[in-house]
Amino acid sequence: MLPEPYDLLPTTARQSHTIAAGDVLFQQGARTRGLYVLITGRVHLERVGPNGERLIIHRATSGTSFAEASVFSERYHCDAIVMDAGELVRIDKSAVLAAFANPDFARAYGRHAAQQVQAHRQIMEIVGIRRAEDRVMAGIVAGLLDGTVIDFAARLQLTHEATYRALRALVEAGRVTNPSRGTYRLA
Amino acid sequence: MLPEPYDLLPTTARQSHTIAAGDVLFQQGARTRGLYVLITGRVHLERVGPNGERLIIHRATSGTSFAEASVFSERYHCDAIVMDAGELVRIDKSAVLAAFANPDFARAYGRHAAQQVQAHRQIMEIVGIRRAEDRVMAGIVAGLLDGTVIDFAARLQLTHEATYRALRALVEAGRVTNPSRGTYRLA
DNA sequence: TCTGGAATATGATTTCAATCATATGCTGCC
DNA sequence: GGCAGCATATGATTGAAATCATATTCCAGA
Repeated sequence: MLPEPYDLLPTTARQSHTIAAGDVLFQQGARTRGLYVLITGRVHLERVGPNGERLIIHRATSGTSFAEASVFSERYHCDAIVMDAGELVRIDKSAVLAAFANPDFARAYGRHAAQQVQAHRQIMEIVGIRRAEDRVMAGIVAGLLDGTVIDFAARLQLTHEATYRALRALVEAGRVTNPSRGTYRLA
Repeated sequence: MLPEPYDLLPTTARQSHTIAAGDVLFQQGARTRGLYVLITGRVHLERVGPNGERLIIHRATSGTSFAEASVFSERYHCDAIVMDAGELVRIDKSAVLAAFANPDFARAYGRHAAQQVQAHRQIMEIVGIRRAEDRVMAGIVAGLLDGTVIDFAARLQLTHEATYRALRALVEAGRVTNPSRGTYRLA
């Protein structure tokens, strides 16, 4: 099943593909065909700067969509390169544009987008916290520590070592509990 | 004039207010009335963690909207506190929800939101670059250095001192030019 | 025109997270 | 059952950005 709000689109708008490492899904300047939902695998979006610098714009992960803005533009403005094999669904640009005439889809899209913006803003605030201990604490309060500590560390833009150390310091300060190996909770 | 896509809403949906430092626009748990567009001044969104920790969710700046997701929820999930006096426009929740029945508004909203998400993802990628010099370079390539260096530094989550030093190093490396005090361009 | 504040800029020092290294526990799988 | 791989965990060292300090330039406004 596709993630919201794309589950509301007719199945004719979707096209499943398996992807292999190295595949190029689209290139900067190519006519836009639509957005993508990555089911499994890894995809990088990269842009080449005016002087040839390669700049990673985004790293798409399982279960998330990317190139959403392409729906509203004529040309892709970056390259999409498959890093790890997997599968994805391409969602037709015109189908999405047409679906905005359906208030249910439009609202679902709006809600989804607004929540994503909100989440991004919050993570950016947290990442702006300098001290690793404070950052980790804020991350926990924000509920970002759901999966592994390593994933948590990546979201906080910290090394996992620094994150483990901060967690231990927080446990020692009594602000966090460590009921079992690998699990941490607010004290 | 309001920023997109809210300029498409009927004027009856807007309400201008002057705000003073310390004002509380809404509180966590209060019934949602709508979103806000900050014209001038500064507003912090804060959430109180389960153990009383204050966590800044977002710092709204001039010309930007905030609390967009409140349109899709019953209660505000954070506090909005005015830091610096200014003015803002409150945009009625029901008017926005109703406007999604208008495909023009829905598409404008979608486009705006998708672009914002894209911009956030890119900034997060850039902020994840560890070396100050590389981060600053990426920031320049991404076109983030439009205003002052201090604002640029804040967007990169670097101190302005580190940013100035990185800029100088990039100029000395011939990767960036410094045609005049305070202006930097790709070489 | 003088003044105050902010942006620009850079130097000195400190701090703390990154890095490198290593060990252990857990899990899946052959 | 044993092994490979990964997450967890922590120690030692290094390096680079934060911090603190200071000077200059620029601009707005009294």
